[in-house]
Amino acid sequence: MNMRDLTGSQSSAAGEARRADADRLWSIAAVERETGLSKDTLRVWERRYGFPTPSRDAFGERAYPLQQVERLRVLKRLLDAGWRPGRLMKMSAEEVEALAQGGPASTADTVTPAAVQAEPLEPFMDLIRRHDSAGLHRELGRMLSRLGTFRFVTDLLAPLNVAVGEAWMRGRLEVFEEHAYTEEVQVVMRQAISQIPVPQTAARPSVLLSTFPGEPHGLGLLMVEALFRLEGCACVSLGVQTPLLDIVRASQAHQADIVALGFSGILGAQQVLEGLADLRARLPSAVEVWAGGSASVLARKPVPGVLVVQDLRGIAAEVRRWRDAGESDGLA
Amino acid sequence: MNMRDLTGSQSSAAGEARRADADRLWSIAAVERETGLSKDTLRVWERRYGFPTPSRDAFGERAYPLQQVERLRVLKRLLDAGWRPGRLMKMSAEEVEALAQGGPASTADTVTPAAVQAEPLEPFMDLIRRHDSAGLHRELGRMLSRLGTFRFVTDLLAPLNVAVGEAWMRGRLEVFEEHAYTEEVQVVMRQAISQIPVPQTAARPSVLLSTFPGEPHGLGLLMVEALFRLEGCACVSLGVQTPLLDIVRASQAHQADIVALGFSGILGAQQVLEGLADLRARLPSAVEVWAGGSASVLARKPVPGVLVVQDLRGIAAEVRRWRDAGESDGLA
DNA sequence: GCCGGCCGATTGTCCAGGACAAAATACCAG
DNA sequence: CTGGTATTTTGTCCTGGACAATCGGCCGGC
Repeated sequence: MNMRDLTGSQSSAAGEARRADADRLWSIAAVERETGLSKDTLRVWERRYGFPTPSRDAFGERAYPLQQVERLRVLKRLLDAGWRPGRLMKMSAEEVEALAQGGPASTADTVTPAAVQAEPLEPFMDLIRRHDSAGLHRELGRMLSRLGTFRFVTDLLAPLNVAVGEAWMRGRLEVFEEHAYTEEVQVVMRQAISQIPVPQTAARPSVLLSTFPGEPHGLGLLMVEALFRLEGCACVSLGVQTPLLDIVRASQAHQADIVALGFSGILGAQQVLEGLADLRARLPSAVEVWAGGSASVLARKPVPGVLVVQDLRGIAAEVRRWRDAGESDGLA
Repeated sequence: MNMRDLTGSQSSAAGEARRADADRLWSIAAVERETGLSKDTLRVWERRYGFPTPSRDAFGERAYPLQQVERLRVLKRLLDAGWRPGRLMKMSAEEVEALAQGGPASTADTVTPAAVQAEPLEPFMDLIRRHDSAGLHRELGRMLSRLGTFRFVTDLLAPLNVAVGEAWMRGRLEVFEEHAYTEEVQVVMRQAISQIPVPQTAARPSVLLSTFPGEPHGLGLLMVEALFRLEGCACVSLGVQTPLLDIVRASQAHQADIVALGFSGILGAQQVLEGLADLRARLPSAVEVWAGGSASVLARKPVPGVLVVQDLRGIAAEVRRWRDAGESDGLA
């Protein structure tokens, strides 16, 4: 690339253009979008901990410098990794930086899942880190062919998703790297699903898939859809973030036997439990509600009338259970 | 379906269970998620217009009955269709209902796009309304084969998306129906993209695709990706809702020549313009920023240094322009 | 007659500072 | 150690005020 004059068609001096780059200030709404921290949280942190310390614009509104936005991004990540703000705010910038670089996951439960490392993950993590989208696509496609859809999902993608999530929490992966990874996996998963022969008309059970508002993670949904289809179920996915009332209506419109929800751990515990209870109450009891994903609340607090599917491998058995129960009996 | 006892394992009387269904109250956060109206807006409406009128729970916090949540959903839709709250709030419930059912799009510009109705859309709208996902999938696949990817995107999907959006605004389509439609189109589009032969290594220009935070509509992105690939460009998509700073980093990591953003009209005018200007300032000027989609701001207010691609058909020409310019020259 | 700029009304977002529920942690008895 | 209770931490919700951004209508010039 040649070095063109950085000056845009607006500003006259190159110096100005460079200033505009770094010195541009962020509104509180922009910081909320960029960091995922709510406006309320940003304001209360300022009051309580003395950070962040935005300047004010001509109208008295908060104006955050880039440096603080980036620090807030780091803090948000550490928060998601199990740290608490009070502790982090007392630390020096260096200590936080050290944590951000590679510290352990605080008090978080770093569960090493079973002894069986199903498939080696490092080659894939490498491709992600090297931004080799094409290579990642190729290798995922190869593994799909080699393992078959079922084992591809259960033995490769499931642990790989965990590894990617953990790498992000440890600062080993950028947000955009995780986005690119998700996109590539999605492509391969859709291909895998399209290769599964469609069942006869009116196959049962018919499954409706989605996530709650605020839950943007749709990979799990695709993986589950594949497994359902492998069992010969009829699937309709609404994609991600469907309002509760619309999930109810969709389940009527599509005459769903099962409504399957995915949870990644982004949503708060109360939000998950209340949402599931609410959905449960609004659906006829003949329609089953299944919930799965990496959200730890699901394991801790069972919701009456909602089936929690901890292990992807358990789906086949549960579908069999549903069919044995005579196609219409609710959960015990 | 047999009529099982509605009683869950929690409540003891059937009557209670039925009450729990309809009488369950919604917190302000839940209403925000369900309707898309911000907490601030909900509170200020209550203050100004006397609607909604939530009761209070034991802690003095707002508790919205289902009926008001549903009315708020209708109001939000009418708002998106171009109505203003002050006018709507003065109307009786019946008048609003009449509008919601099938009124015209207020003062909104119902642009009948050109005279050429590229492909008949009604068959597809029918399939959507009848919740025939399988049929929709089949017919879309058929049209893809018949028209080829380019015409499928430009002549069918583009107008169909507009029609679906308009049908939603007029209350002819539910949110979940639009979700199901989007999902089905996505499947077909991914299939279409996977059929385009991948160019040689290091094809130029290399294009990075995404949307801003708050912009969840990803169909346009897929359509644009297909057109870029047809032109032999190297594409990397980050999916939807990537933070600004991550778009910048991704463009470095992937050595993007062009960053392409999609806008559906959900984001506010200022958010779009400021975001584009910001991104522009943070990217080296050798990297071009392209913006497209149905957001009307793009047409009204040009952002210096950002190429607005109004028509999908214009992409090919712009790629040619880029190549002719010697692979590295910025926008004039 | 139609387009473009100005002005007043409308409307969403921002602010302050207080309160408190929910979650996490510390403490303590068995 | 284990399980339950007290205490701290932390995010969300509250009120009521202010004002920037946007919209609609008005007017004047081409």
